[in-house]
Amino acid sequence: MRSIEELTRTHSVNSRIACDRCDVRERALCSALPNVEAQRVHRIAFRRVFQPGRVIACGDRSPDWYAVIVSGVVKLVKSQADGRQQIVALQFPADFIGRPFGKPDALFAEAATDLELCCFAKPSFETLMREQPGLEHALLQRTFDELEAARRWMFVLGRQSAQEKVASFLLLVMQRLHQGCGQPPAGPECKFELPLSRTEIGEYLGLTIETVSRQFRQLKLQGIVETQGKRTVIVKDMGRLERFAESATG
Amino acid sequence: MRSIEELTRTHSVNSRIACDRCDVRERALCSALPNVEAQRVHRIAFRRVFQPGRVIACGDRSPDWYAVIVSGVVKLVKSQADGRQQIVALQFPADFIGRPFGKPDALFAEAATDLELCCFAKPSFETLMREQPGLEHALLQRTFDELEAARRWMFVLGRQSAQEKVASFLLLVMQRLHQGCGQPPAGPECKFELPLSRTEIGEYLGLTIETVSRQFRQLKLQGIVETQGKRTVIVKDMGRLERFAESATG
DNA sequence: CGCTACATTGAGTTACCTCAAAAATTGTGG
DNA sequence: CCACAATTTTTGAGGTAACTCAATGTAGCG
Repeated sequence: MRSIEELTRTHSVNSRIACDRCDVRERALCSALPNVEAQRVHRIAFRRVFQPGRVIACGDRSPDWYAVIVSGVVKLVKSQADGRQQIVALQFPADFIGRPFGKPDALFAEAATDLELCCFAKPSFETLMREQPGLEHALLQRTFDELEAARRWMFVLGRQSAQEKVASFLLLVMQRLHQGCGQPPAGPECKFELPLSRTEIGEYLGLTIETVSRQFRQLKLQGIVETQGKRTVIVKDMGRLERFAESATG
Repeated sequence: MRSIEELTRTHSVNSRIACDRCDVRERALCSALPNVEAQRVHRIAFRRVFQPGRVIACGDRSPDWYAVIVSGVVKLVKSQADGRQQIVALQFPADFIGRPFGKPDALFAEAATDLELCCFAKPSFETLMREQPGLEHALLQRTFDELEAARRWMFVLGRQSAQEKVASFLLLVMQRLHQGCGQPPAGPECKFELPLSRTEIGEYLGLTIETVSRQFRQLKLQGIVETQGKRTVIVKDMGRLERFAESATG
C-alpha cells in the first residue's frame, strides 16, 4: 500500500516551482541559505505526503533523506519491548527531521496527521552542508531549541499534575500551530485542531487515556475550553489556561 | 565568599601547560581541533573550580564564558515560581557547557559536586568557531547526543515506576562516570559515588525523597546494590539492575 | 442506519505522596 | 578522640491522585 507515496515521489520534479510558494520557506532551515543557493536546494528537494499513522523512520531503518515539514505534525515515539510508549517530541511545520552526519536516533517518527514533507537526499544535503556552513550553524541553533523544548517538557512530565499537564499540552499545540499563521493567538479565544488522539495525548503526557479525558472534562466544566467533535478545541479563557500550565513560562 | 573562585581565576595563566595533561582532552569538544589549533585553545582557556551547590549560570545571568567539564558533575535545573524543581540534565567530565551564538537557556546550572571547568571567553571561542568549522560540527553532534539523552530520560519520567526510575538513575550515573576511566563497567560488581543527594535524585526522577529512599531499600533488600555512607553505591548484581531499568537500552 | 473505533464515565485499587518521627551520617568544638 | 549538634536519610502511618477494569456513550464512515 505505498501507492500514494510512490505517486508523490513521481511528482517530485514539480518541486522546482515549489520553493517560491512554500509556506514554510521563511521559517525553515532553508532560510539560512542565500537566495542563489536556494536554487540548488530546489534541485535536490522532492515532496512526499504521508497519511496519519504512517511510519517515517523507525530506529535503524531510517529513510535515505532528511526533510522539512511543510504541513502536518510528526510525533517522535520511544517505545519499549513491553509495549509502553512515550511520545518524546512533536514536530510542526518548518521543523527539520533527521540527524545529518550521525547515526539515526532509536526513535519512531510517525505522521500524526496528514503530512507533507520536503525531502532532501542525504548525500546531496550533506554536500550542501559542507559547502554552506550557514546551514550547519542554523541547524545547530535549531537543535539547541529542540533541546530546550525537550527539557521544558521534562518539567511537565516530572513535576506537573494531570490537570497541569493537559493545560500545558493545549498551550503547546496552540502556540506551535499559530506561530505559522503570522498572527499570534490574539484575544482570549482561540480555536484549533488537535493533532493527536486521546491515547496519543496520554502517551505524550505520561498519563492514561482515561485521566486525559477526565482532565478535559474538568477544563470544560470550568469554562476554560470547549470541544467540537473529538479533535477541535476552543480555548475560552486563555488566561486561566495559562495559569493552570504556569510552568510553560519558566 | 568568592575567594576560591578569584584565586582560581588568577591561576588561569597556568592553563597553558594543562592541555597536554588534561584528563578529558581526548573526549571533549577540543578533540575536534587539529593539534596546531589546540595551541590557540590554550591561550584562551582558563580553569575555574566550584564548590558543590555553587551556581554557575542562572537564566539570563549567565557567565561570559563557555566551558568544558574537567572533573565533577553539573546539574541543570528548571524551577518554577512555586518552588517545584526538576533536574533536566546531569553533565559529566568532557561535556560542554553553554550555547554559542544563542540566547542563554532559562536554566540554573549548578555544581553538584566539587567541580573543575576549563573555560573559554565567549568572544574568543566564537571567533575560533567561525574559523574552525570542525568545532561547530562537533558541537552539533554533541548537541544531538544531548537531545537523544534528554528524550531517553523523558521515557523514564513519563513511563517508568519509582523502582525502575531509581534503577535507571543508578545505571546512568555508573555508565557516565566510568566512560572516562577507560575500562567499561566490567564484571557484575561496580562501586561509585553518587553525585547527588537523595533530594536531588528525587528532583531528577520526579519523585519525593521518601520514595527514592524506599526504592533504595528495596534494591538493597533484594541484594542488587549495597550502600556505604550516603553517597557510595556498590552494584552487586548488574544484570538484575539492568533488567529493572530495561528502558535504558531502548 | 448500523458498525467500528474512539472517547467518556463510573467504581474500586494502588503507587506514590504527605506528614511526622526516628535513625544514621557528617561536621564541630572541647 | 569523643560528645553533641546539625543535617540528611530512613522508616512508618495514613491519604490521595492517578491507574485499572468495565460499561456506556458518541463520532465518523461505509
